[in-house]
Amino acid sequence: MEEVAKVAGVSVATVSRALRTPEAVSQKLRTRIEEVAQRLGYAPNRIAGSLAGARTPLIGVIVPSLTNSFFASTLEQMTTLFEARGYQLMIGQHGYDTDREERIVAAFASWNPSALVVTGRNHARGTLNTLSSAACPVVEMWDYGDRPLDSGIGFSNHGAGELAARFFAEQGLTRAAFVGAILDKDDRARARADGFSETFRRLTGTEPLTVTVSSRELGEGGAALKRVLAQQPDTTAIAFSGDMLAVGAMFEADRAGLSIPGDLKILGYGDLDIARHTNPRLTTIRPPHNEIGEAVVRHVLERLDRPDTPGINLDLGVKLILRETV
Amino acid sequence: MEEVAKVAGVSVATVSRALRTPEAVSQKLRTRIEEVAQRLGYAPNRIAGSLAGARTPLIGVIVPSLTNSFFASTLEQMTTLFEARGYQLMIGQHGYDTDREERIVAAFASWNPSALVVTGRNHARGTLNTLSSAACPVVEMWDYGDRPLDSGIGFSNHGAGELAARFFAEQGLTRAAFVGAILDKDDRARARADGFSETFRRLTGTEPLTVTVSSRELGEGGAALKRVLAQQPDTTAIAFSGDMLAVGAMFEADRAGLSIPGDLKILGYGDLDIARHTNPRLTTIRPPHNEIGEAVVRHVLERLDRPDTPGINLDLGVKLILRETV
DNA sequence: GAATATAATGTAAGCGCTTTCATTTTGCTT
DNA sequence: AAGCAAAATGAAAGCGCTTACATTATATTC
Repeated sequence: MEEVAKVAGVSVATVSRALRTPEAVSQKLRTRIEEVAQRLGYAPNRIAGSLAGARTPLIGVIVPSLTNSFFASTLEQMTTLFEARGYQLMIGQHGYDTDREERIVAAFASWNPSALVVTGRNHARGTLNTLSSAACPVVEMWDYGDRPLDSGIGFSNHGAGELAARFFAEQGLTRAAFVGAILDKDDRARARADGFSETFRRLTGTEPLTVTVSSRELGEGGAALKRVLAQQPDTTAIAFSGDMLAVGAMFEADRAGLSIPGDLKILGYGDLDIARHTNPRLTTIRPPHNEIGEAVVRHVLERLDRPDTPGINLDLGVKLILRETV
Repeated sequence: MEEVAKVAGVSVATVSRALRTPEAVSQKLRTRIEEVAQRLGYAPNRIAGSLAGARTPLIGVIVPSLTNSFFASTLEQMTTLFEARGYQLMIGQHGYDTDREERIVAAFASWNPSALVVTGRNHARGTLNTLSSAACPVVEMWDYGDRPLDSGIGFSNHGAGELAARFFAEQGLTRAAFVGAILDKDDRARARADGFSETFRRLTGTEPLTVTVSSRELGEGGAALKRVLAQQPDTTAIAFSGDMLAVGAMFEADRAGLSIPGDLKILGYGDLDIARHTNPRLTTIRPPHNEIGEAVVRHVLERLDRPDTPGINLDLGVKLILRETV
């Protein structure tokens, strides 16, 4: 920057202004400086800029997994939206490990970002500390509950489970099962499972079978179907905590000669693209993943533009997408 | 840090050393300083640290898309591996837009990261400039070719296309088609398409049909199948540039009453989890996605540990996974 | 115990910007 | 043309650390 200033015959302060706040510099100098910077291939050092300016154009976002397509799409959307406003996403991934989350949050906070976005409401002590003493907006996404740390934008997973159970109950289905993946680690899947069981029991007076599998992938869905049928042969409906599991079960049902929805009804969760294309098409519960990304960006931007904006707590709800498997 | 120093009764330099290079400080002071820092909840400011130290623990990685499961899994793997060594990934996503890539690369470079990892070999002029003047290792991943900018780790997509064509030709299949998504933007898919067409023509003397669809999603696979059959009704084999397209086509074939592989042979690309579970199971070409992530991390770490390590250019190759659709 | 080597600590100079405040220039008014 | 407000520019003080170098304490040798 010093060099640009020298060549352009101005002070570094003016160069900084010309680049940072062009409207504060005369037209003539602005163009001259820009031209020189261009010619010299000057690239500002953002680290120095951030140290001096006490703010970075960074937004830390922490998700459990990058390969989970919900988070991936939320992330992709947020990246694009924030980028348009000059912010850059700093993405972290902890694999459902709260200790790892704690370390990542601490690391992110030390870059003092413009905002911090984390997934879920359940965090380690240290994470809570770091987050609540962070000098920036903090939003907890993908979950709804009372009293967010600062802002919360998501939906009730427990509610999604209830919806599934109520739907089954209304159809007069009494022999049901819930299949969930890594319920011990994924709090959201756990909440859906609990919501389902509690509601189904309350509404039908019968206890649903719950089976847990070790991953969200297709193969486990097929395996789960076998286990459900082994443990409760007269099962007529299964709710899955993920569409991929449901699709895996459909493939398995196909192999086993079971007809869907005739012999067995299947309800997914996620409304992945594939749900619209299976034979028959998969009935599923749709979480508001696009809405979450948008709402997070909108809220963070608002907070950044007008720092006195208060935090919010949003429940974006889920939708039942009726197709052909129930 | 000043406060920690005051409370511990030492200079800030000592505090810095105690935290950064503990072995350079006496046992007694080290524990005292650590204890004070802990008690005061001191969190170092990484921005200041990086400015002073002239290097950041950041590794910039730029991919076309976060929702593409190959990149997502490479990214997830790299995150974990680098994290273990104290590096943090800075992830960028440009949606196959070279101008956007250029901006992101410039933005990333201005944080002067420890390394920069980009996807592919085809970049805008400005990207090339920034990358070649970057003061850190640069690796181009997911593609193979001669003369990488610095290091290259990937495989030949053209070769993957050739493999598919050769496989079809060996089976005596002469009426074939290639279905690719966004061939105008995705250079890797384009290379596979070209590799397929050239090789198929050379080997069988007949021109394969090529159809382009607008996304990598299932629905487009089904649509593509209809188009192929409309344009070339006697088609006996189709190679897809992605497994999801192939699965979409299988669903459509099912609806149309076509038997696979009897009436039509289908070859995917990607070896996604789903390929192992369809009925029949999908024959596909497997890119070395895990190997890429590992190799990139290993190489970058090596370069960082021993700065005189030269760049490399690795072709990790693809594998044909024989299953039941061809 | 003096002399010397070695380890531990402190001092202070930046790292490359941004921003406040002071100064100069410009554009209007009368 | 003088006078003033407003706009444009420059000087300089940091931002919170790291690290080269100087200094002091400690260990080792004879």
